[in-house]
Amino acid sequence: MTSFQKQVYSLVSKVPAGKVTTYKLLGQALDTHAYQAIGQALKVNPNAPEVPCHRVVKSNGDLGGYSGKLNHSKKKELLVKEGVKIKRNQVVNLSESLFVFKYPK
DNA sequence: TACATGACTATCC
DNA sequence: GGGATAGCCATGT
Repeated sequence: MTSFQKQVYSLVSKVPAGKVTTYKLLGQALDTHAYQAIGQALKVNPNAPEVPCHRVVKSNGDLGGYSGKLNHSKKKELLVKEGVKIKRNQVVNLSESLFVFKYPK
Protein backbone atom coordinates (compact mmCIF):
# COMPACT_ATOMS: atom_id res chain seq x y z
CA MET A 1 0.00 0.00 0.00
CA THR A 2 1.42 3.33 -1.02
CA SER A 3 1.32 6.42 1.18
CA PHE A 4 -0.81 8.02 -1.48
CA GLN A 5 -3.48 5.38 -1.00
CA LYS A 6 -3.33 5.79 2.75
CA GLN A 7 -4.10 9.46 2.38
CA VAL A 8 -6.99 8.74 0.07
CA TYR A 9 -8.49 6.12 2.33
CA SER A 10 -7.97 8.30 5.35
CA LEU A 11 -9.89 11.17 3.82
CA VAL A 12 -12.67 9.08 2.33
CA SER A 13 -13.22 7.38 5.65
CA LYS A 14 -13.82 10.84 7.13
CA VAL A 15 -16.86 11.39 4.97
CA PRO A 16 -19.93 11.06 7.21
CA ALA A 17 -22.99 9.05 6.26
CA GLY A 18 -25.48 10.98 4.19
CA LYS A 19 -22.70 12.99 2.63
CA VAL A 20 -20.63 12.53 -0.49
CA THR A 21 -17.41 13.97 -1.80
CA THR A 22 -15.80 14.29 -5.19
CA TYR A 23 -12.50 13.19 -6.65
CA LYS A 24 -11.67 16.82 -7.16
CA LEU A 25 -12.20 17.64 -3.49
CA LEU A 26 -10.04 14.70 -2.51
CA GLY A 27 -7.43 16.01 -4.88
CA GLN A 28 -7.56 19.36 -3.15
CA ALA A 29 -7.35 17.79 0.27
CA LEU A 30 -4.33 15.82 -0.86
CA ASP A 31 -2.99 18.88 -2.60
CA THR A 32 -2.72 17.04 -5.89
CA HIS A 33 -4.50 16.64 -9.20
CA ALA A 34 -4.27 12.89 -9.38
CA TYR A 35 -8.01 12.45 -9.73
CA GLN A 36 -7.65 9.29 -11.73
CA ALA A 37 -5.03 7.93 -9.40
CA ILE A 38 -7.50 8.47 -6.56
CA GLY A 39 -10.08 6.46 -8.45
CA GLN A 40 -7.59 3.68 -8.97
CA ALA A 41 -6.64 3.71 -5.32
CA LEU A 42 -10.31 3.19 -4.52
CA LYS A 43 -10.86 0.48 -7.07
CA VAL A 44 -8.12 -1.57 -5.48
CA ASN A 45 -9.50 -0.55 -2.12
CA PRO A 46 -8.47 -3.28 0.34
CA ASN A 47 -10.59 -1.77 3.16
CA ALA A 48 -14.05 -1.90 1.66
CA PRO A 49 -16.07 -1.30 4.87
CA GLU A 50 -13.57 1.12 6.33
CA VAL A 51 -13.45 3.22 3.22
CA PRO A 52 -16.92 4.16 1.94
CA CYS A 53 -15.84 4.55 -1.65
CA HIS A 54 -19.50 4.70 -2.65
CA ARG A 55 -19.57 8.20 -1.16
CA VAL A 56 -17.10 9.42 -3.73
CA VAL A 57 -18.60 10.85 -6.90
CA LYS A 58 -17.38 12.80 -9.87
CA SER A 59 -17.15 16.59 -9.77
CA ASN A 60 -20.38 17.00 -11.73
CA GLY A 61 -22.32 14.82 -9.29
CA ASP A 62 -22.22 11.73 -11.45
CA LEU A 63 -21.69 8.54 -9.51
CA GLY A 64 -18.80 7.46 -11.68
CA GLY A 65 -17.92 3.84 -12.28
CA TYR A 66 -18.12 2.26 -8.84
CA SER A 67 -21.87 1.79 -9.24
CA GLY A 68 -22.46 2.71 -12.82
CA LYS A 69 -20.78 0.47 -15.33
CA LEU A 70 -19.87 -1.89 -12.57
CA ASN A 71 -22.69 -4.00 -11.18
CA HIS A 72 -22.84 -2.18 -7.86
CA SER A 73 -26.16 -0.40 -8.23
CA LYS A 74 -27.00 -1.50 -4.69
CA LYS A 75 -24.60 1.06 -3.28
CA LYS A 76 -26.62 3.75 -4.95
CA GLU A 77 -29.64 2.70 -2.94
CA LEU A 78 -27.50 2.64 0.17
CA LEU A 79 -26.56 6.28 -0.39
CA VAL A 80 -30.22 7.13 -0.83
CA LYS A 81 -31.02 5.38 2.41
CA GLU A 82 -28.32 7.43 4.10
CA GLY A 83 -29.98 10.59 2.90
CA VAL A 84 -28.26 11.26 -0.39
CA LYS A 85 -30.71 11.73 -3.20
CA ILE A 86 -29.68 9.87 -6.33
CA LYS A 87 -31.32 10.18 -9.72
CA ARG A 88 -30.25 7.82 -12.48
CA ASN A 89 -26.67 7.33 -11.23
CA GLN A 90 -26.31 10.96 -10.29
CA VAL A 91 -26.47 12.96 -7.06
CA VAL A 92 -29.42 15.33 -7.10
CA ASN A 93 -28.58 18.00 -4.53
CA LEU A 94 -24.84 17.78 -4.78
CA SER A 95 -24.24 21.07 -2.97
CA GLU A 96 -26.44 19.84 -0.14
CA SER A 97 -24.94 16.38 0.21
CA LEU A 98 -21.43 17.44 -0.65
CA PHE A 99 -18.89 17.05 2.11
CA VAL A 100 -16.11 19.61 1.86
CA PHE A 101 -12.78 18.83 3.44
CA LYS A 102 -11.26 21.52 5.59
CA TYR A 103 -7.72 20.86 4.61
CA PRO A 104 -4.77 23.01 5.73
CA LYS A 105 -3.50 25.38 3.10
C1' DT B 1 13.41 4.07 -17.73
C1' DA B 2 9.50 4.23 -20.90
C1' DC B 3 4.83 3.13 -22.30
C1' DA B 4 0.04 2.12 -21.44
C1' DT B 5 -4.10 2.36 -18.44
C1' DG B 6 -7.84 4.48 -15.71
C1' DA B 7 -13.78 4.57 -10.40
C1' DC B 8 -11.24 11.93 -13.57
C1' DT B 9 -11.67 17.05 -15.02
C1' DA B 10 -11.90 20.90 -18.03
C1' DT B 11 -12.72 22.62 -22.56
C1' DC B 12 -14.48 22.81 -27.15
C1' DC B 13 -18.03 21.70 -30.63
C1' DG C 1 -27.18 18.87 -22.60
C1' DG C 2 -24.37 15.27 -24.79
C1' DG C 3 -20.08 13.60 -27.21
C1' DA C 4 -15.17 14.07 -28.38
C1' DT C 5 -10.36 15.72 -27.06
C1' DA C 6 -6.51 16.81 -24.33
C1' DG C 7 -4.16 17.11 -19.90
C1' DC C 8 -3.32 15.04 -15.25
C1' DC C 9 -1.04 11.92 -11.74
C1' DA C 10 -0.14 7.33 -9.57
C1' DT C 11 0.44 2.33 -10.84
C1' DG C 12 1.71 -1.76 -13.15
C1' DT C 13 4.09 -4.15 -16.90
